Amino acid sequence: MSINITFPDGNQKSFDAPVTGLAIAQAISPGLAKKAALVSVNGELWDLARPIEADAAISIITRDKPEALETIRHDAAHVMAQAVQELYPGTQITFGPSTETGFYYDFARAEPFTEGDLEQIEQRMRQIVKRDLPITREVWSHADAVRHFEAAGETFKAEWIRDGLQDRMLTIYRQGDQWLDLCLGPHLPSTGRLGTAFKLTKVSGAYWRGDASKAQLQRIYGLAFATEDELKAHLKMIEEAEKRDHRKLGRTLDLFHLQEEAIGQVFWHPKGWALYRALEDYVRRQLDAAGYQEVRTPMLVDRQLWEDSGHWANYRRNMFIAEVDEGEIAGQQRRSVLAVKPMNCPCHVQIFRQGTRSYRDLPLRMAEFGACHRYEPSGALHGLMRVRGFVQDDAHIFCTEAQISSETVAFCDLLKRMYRDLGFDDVSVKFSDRPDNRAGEDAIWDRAEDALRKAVEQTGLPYTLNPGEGAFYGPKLEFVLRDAIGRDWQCGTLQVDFVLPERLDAGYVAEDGSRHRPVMLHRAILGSFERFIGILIENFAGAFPLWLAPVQAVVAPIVSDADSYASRVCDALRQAGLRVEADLRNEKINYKIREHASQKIPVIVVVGRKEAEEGTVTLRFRGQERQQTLPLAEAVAILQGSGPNTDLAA
RNA sequence: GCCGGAAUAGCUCAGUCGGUAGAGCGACUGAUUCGUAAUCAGUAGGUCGCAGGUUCGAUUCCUGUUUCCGGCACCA
Repeated sequence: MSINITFPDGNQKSFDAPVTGLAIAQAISPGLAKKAALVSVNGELWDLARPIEADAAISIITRDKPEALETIRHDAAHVMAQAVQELYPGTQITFGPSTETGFYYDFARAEPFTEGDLEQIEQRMRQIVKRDLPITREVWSHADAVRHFEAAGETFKAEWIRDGLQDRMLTIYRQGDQWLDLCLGPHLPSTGRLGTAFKLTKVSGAYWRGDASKAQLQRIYGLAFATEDELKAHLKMIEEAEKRDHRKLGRTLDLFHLQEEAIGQVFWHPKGWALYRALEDYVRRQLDAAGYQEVRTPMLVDRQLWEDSGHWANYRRNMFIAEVDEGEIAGQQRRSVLAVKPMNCPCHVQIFRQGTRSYRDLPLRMAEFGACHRYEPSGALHGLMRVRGFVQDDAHIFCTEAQISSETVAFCDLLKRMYRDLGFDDVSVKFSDRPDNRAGEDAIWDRAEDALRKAVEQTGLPYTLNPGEGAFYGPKLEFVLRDAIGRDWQCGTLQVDFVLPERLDAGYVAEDGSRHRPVMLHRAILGSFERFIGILIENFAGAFPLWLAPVQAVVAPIVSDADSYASRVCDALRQAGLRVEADLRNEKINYKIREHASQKIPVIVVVGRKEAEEGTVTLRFRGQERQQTLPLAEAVAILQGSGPNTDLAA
């Protein structure tokens, strides 16, 4: 019997059935067969050796294609699993998927793997690649699979098949004669095809099926690419990311520190705080211009309010509690229980509730640089990125349901503009709609989701749907920015809330005199100042644009004869509103330049005898060989004129 | 919170097979006045994270603990 195979270019060819992808590739050219990794059969990725029994549209996927990369990585996981089981008998296999840059495999073994073991495992992997073991697909019955893995002592695998896969036929991939794993595939034809562009990177703990109440497994991570060059490029990127680490730069640029007595909270040094203030001033100006009203609410609030808001029931384990003995009142010991606020929203509702609100007051945009504290799990803490005490650029928009859409559009525009000013052009949105467990009627959800979707579409930001990931109280948008080295950070958010106004009894009087609940939009653009500054540090590698730089200019005299002139220049710049220092140390100009350049100061103002006599300064901009000598007044004007919208900063 | 690793001078790190430690940079002092990425010389600086244990003796070995690092889980 013969079947028709259709190629991507529309050509057809008939083959004797069954035929394999490999045979077809071979028929086209031996070169193609050599480069082939997979075959796409009617849009599905298949192993090259899997028999094609009926007419099909196929294309040969070579190893340089993105679809092949995932398979290369998945193969690497299997090769590693085999290497581990050869080296450490008794180790059980569980799961081992590909990741964005490579792969991992989770093992069950009593003894911990050490970093040193990784080298050995990697050696063995290379050996298995060299053995070029054929990788073959088999179809087993459910019962056979359970029997096999139980007999092999693979309890995790057996449990998964028994409980997770019900009564199905299963695919098994065999690597060589002995080693096999349950897997959907597809895989490369043999271990030799994996290539050599992989590297084991780290070992860590991981939970069985991602569940903290289940067994802890050991996860070994690796990188894998199609070519050595890609692997090298990736290793270089990692190195670059390490150089930019905000914890490291925070120390070398003297921005902040953290210490044991206040874990998860930041000690901002003068330079870090200057950066913080520059950012805060900028955000405040933007919010003022966008029609927000800034408020300030208490840090310590009685338990009662948190019970009313629902936080006590749902968020208690993340809240810091302060208890105070109020002494005897009417013969009774009185104790107050206060919570340090983890969020600002309940307090903002309290301000909203003062007096009677009219529909004319809406939308009411209430902003606060709210200092919040959350008891984050110790293992989650990470420099500025995840802290226990932080300040949000928080605001709540009280509005009518009809205003959700226009407020969302206005918010997205504001956010886009601010991200651009801060150096981020690549922004995307994750749209999370109704979860299974939710409050509020479906009709309201329909309208709210609709309003958000239309608003996002109107702003032109690319968005992806996160089905069912919304909060129980309403749908939300999450804004993700991409930094200079391609990493994504979720920062901004906008969440519709139907529930809190109800719980805390916020209301307004409508045109017809009836009382209504406002809708609340929780929104933030930076998220938290701490984390956002961490992102800024890494994005700019500490080389901040002039308007954000903690020290914008350093005045460096060449000889001590110019010291007094340098001081005058420094004063003039400071009076002009610049953050400037004078370096009058008894050092050579080379030394000063080197030091301030490595401190990433945007402008070094060099003054020697010549400048002192002429009343000029020589400006040396960071990263530029070019320098210019000009009258002091002109230099002041140039430096003063730089803000978020000028590119002098670059 | 869980698994693994680490903790030595302000910073980066070396070292002690158990006899209380060393470098570079930085700091300080002196000399040098030198025009665009490191001038020279000298000096000071450490309860070797904390608490126990073993030992004649612990920074080193053991136990506990804290914090940090890498993941996992968490991020209503």
